[in-house]
Amino acid sequence: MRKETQTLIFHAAANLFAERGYDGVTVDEIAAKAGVSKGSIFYNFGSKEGMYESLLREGVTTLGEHTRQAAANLTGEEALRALTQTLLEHIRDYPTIAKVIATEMFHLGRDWREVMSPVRSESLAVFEGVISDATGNPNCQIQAMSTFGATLLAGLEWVVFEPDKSLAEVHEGVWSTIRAVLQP
Amino acid sequence: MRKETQTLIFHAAANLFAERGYDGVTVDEIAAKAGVSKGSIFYNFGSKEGMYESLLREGVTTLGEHTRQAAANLTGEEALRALTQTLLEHIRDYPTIAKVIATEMFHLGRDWREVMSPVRSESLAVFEGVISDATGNPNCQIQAMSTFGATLLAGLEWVVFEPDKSLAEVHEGVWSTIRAVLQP
Amino acid sequence: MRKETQTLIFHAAANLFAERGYDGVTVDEIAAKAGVSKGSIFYNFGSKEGMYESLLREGVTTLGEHTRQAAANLTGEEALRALTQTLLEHIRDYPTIAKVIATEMFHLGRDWREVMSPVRSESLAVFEGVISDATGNPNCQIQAMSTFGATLLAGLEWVVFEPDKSLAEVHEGVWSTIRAVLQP
Amino acid sequence: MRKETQTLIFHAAANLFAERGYDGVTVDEIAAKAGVSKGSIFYNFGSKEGMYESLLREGVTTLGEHTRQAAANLTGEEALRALTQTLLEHIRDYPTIAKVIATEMFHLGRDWREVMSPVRSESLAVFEGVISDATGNPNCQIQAMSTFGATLLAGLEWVVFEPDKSLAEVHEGVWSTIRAVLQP
DNA sequence: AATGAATGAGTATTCATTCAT
DNA sequence: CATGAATGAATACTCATTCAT
Repeated sequence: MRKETQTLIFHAAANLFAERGYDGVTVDEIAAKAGVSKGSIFYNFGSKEGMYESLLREGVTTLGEHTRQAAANLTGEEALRALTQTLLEHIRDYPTIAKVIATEMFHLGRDWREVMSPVRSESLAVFEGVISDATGNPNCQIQAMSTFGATLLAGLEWVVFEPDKSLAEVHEGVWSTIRAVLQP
Repeated sequence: MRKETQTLIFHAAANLFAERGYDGVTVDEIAAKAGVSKGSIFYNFGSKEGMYESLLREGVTTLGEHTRQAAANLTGEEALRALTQTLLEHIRDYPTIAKVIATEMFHLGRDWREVMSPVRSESLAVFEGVISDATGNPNCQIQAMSTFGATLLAGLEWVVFEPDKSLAEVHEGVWSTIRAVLQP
Repeated sequence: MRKETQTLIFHAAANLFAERGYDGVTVDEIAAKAGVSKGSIFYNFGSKEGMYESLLREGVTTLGEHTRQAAANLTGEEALRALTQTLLEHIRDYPTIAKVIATEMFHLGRDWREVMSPVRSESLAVFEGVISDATGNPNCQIQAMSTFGATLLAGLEWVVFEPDKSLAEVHEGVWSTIRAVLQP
Repeated sequence: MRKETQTLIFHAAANLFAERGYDGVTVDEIAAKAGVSKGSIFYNFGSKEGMYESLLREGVTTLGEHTRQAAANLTGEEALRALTQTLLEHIRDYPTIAKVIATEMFHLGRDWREVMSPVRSESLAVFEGVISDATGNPNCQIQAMSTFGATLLAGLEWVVFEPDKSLAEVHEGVWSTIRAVLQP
């Protein structure tokens, strides 16, 4: 029954954290929403931080896999379009995690650095790869981060303030902004 | 002596908040770092939230003024370059506030929406104005946010992880990414 | 397999309790050290207190039997020497239980009075018997407790802080301290 | 007002700890009995353990001072009688601390070793000094501990189970037990 | 006989806020 | 203006105990 309980807790926690952030949520609330006892949360995750970390790690891993798969076997414009589109899809499908990642990206709040660094290194590496490949410029961290930032903030703007826009519309807007990045 | 005390508190608080976020900092710590009594903080700012709000508001206002001034009397590429350059300068000069703003932008944690919305509406409005002016497209919120996001995250990456790069270098990177946004 | 499990638990528990006291040990720890499940402890002993009580009772009973046997058929100096020597041997062989008994003797912590009183009444009775017999003084509880205390603390000092000393040495030290107790 | 509050807490805590031991007492109870808020306890002592440690330290220090003063300028039988009498008086006047010391002496329960070691080294040193002086035997730790143990346990037996006996009576009992320790 | 996931009452601790001085 | 001792509501975490398997 362990697995079911963990899933129950996971979902409840993810939603609450996305709504109100780490410190805005109490363990009691999570327990109540998950329909389990408070003790069960500690039995299964050890601590509130442990649970949040699980959540982050899961989100980060999934994001990494998605983007890596998206760019696989593609190059140039095709690759970058796939990348940004996937990132936007991810933000739409897991807005919870996306917001949390945006918040923790420059490690404010508590110290999840250890968990977050894969996002920067891995996620950015994919962007960097595609860009340096197309431009012949191996030194393009700034461009990679710019591209990532353009997509991330546009995506969040979309899901938070303009959820009625379509993915295509948003992607078009992002793309028209950053398309020049590939030109040498 | 009112003014001096407030300044003392302001600086201490800004640094601590930038490092560890709102909930990661206690009023005792701020008092200790500022070298004033705890009571003094409440005497001067009313509450912890009040103080944070002051901080945010100040940061947001200053940022708005800088960017508005930067773009004044300019159009097209010149205007956008001035905008992004100014934003990067601002991040360099007030990294503290910049980090806090980035964190609160999509209002995780507590709800500073009321204080933050000016950043979005005002700051974005400037970008939107320049872009829609150049492209003739009045519907360019996504582009505005993308441009803003590209500059913001690149700027933070710069001050946090690659502080040795020069402003020119960073701006060049950002610009090469987003320059197409102005083409119709 | 009932008996083996109980023995496993018994040993693990005794060592842990001796090290860290009743409240310093969790049932999980005992289970882990014994290599059995937590449920098994409750299946076999009913409760944590029940287990501790078993432990105490066993220790107290064994000690009582040893000392009673040691003094049987002896009188005067011979009897008292046998008594103190046996007590020291007991402390050496069961330091665990000895420490626990010393701790609970004046019942701090929880209330094991009911379990502990036999130690006082029985153990002391043997000392009292020997002393009153030799001195003709029927009112010698204080002497009995002094003799007991002298031996007990010397024994603990021995096993805890000076384990290299020999039994003979220690006994000689104790005896030279208390030998006058038998003189009328 | 700091001092008064601390005194209030100190007294309440000492009594409760003596009655029910460290783990048997909650901070809420102490606060209630002292008539202060729970927060005040943490403001003044930092933690429950911190408070207990203060208590122990104070008790240990006082005991050390008393015994050292008692034996000052005396030698032989006079010195030892003064020592044991003072120890008994101390147990009578501060039964609380005496019980706690007896319990912690061989460091069961939590780890107050650091606080307790002075009792062993200092208190025992006084006994050792007097005994080795009288007997010419420099190697008399066992005798010192025996003497101390005889007095301590007799004293506790007295205050806990036979409080009607007089100090003189008890001291006579102890002395008749251990007087031989000074004979070479 | 044995297990271990789940429970919930109980507990220490934190911290923004107040207020008498 | 400024202080810091005092507060108490809020919160994370512990752990003996139960029970379905």
